[in-house]
Amino acid sequence: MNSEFTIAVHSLVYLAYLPDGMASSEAIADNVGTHAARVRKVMSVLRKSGYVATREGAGGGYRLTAEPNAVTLGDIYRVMAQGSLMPSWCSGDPDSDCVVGSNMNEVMFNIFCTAEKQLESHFNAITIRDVLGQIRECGC
Amino acid sequence: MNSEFTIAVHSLVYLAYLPDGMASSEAIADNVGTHAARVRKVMSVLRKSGYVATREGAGGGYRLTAEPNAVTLGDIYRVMAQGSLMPSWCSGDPDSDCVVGSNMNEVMFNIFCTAEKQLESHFNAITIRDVLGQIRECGC
DNA sequence: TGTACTGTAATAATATCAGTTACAGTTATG
DNA sequence: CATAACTGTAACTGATATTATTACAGTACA
Repeated sequence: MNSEFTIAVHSLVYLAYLPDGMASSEAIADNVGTHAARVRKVMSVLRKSGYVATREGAGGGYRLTAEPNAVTLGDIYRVMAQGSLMPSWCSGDPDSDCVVGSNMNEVMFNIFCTAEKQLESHFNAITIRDVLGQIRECGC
Repeated sequence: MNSEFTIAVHSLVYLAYLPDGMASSEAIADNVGTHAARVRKVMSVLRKSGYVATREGAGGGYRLTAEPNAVTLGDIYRVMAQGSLMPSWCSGDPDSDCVVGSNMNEVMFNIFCTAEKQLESHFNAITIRDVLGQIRECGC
């Protein structure tokens, strides 16, 4: 899995943490530990999915529009990283004479698909608010 | 996730499928669709974990020693790909002044750890025999 | 002794990922 | 209106991960 999912979650939690729910890409990037351009790319997806609003120009930036307890990591996973569980490489060859070689591809595909669904439902149970709560717990 | 897990599962299923449970790295590689050297590397791990026996020299190769219905994909996952769910890159910086920036790392780590445990328990429920069964089902 | 294997490391080719730069477009503000 | 502070997006670079390939030492059978 690439880390856009992590960046997205971190950004949303950070916005939820700020009293006014607003920050520029540079402020977010600083908190996340990456570059502003990368944050903007991730936030662009979150905007299209309706979780944040953006304002260009001076004094602009990103604002959380969704309720922190209504957005789950599952929602974020689906828009940022769906399908990342399955390796890009697949074994077997549908044209193989052998039953194993010719069908393994499909069988493994199904196994990874159900595994991914499980993963999603695990993420579905965690909201942005939950994450923020965990942050505050360990930040004694 | 890299595909050594897939190669390992495919190889074991292939051995379980063969009447005598034996094949050379080249025969397996041909069925899997990769190179013999890569198969040997994967099988080396499986041998050290006790799932196959190997015999060097002429007429040698790999033989399945475990019961196909006693080995789960979870077993294979643990030896081949454990920890592959978590992205290598992590956000945040423990030295950050901000509670979010300094603790996100740990919180996300925990989230990925429990997600991985879920994934494992999903794989625990699937045996090599199950996979072979699914292969035979779709191989009408 | 020669042939057919495994074991393992090294190297090369390719793909993916993250960092960086660049610049056009947008908006607040003096 | 001009400037500064932003976003949006693409292009490029460097780093890292992944897969393919080659090579060769070691082992066992015939």
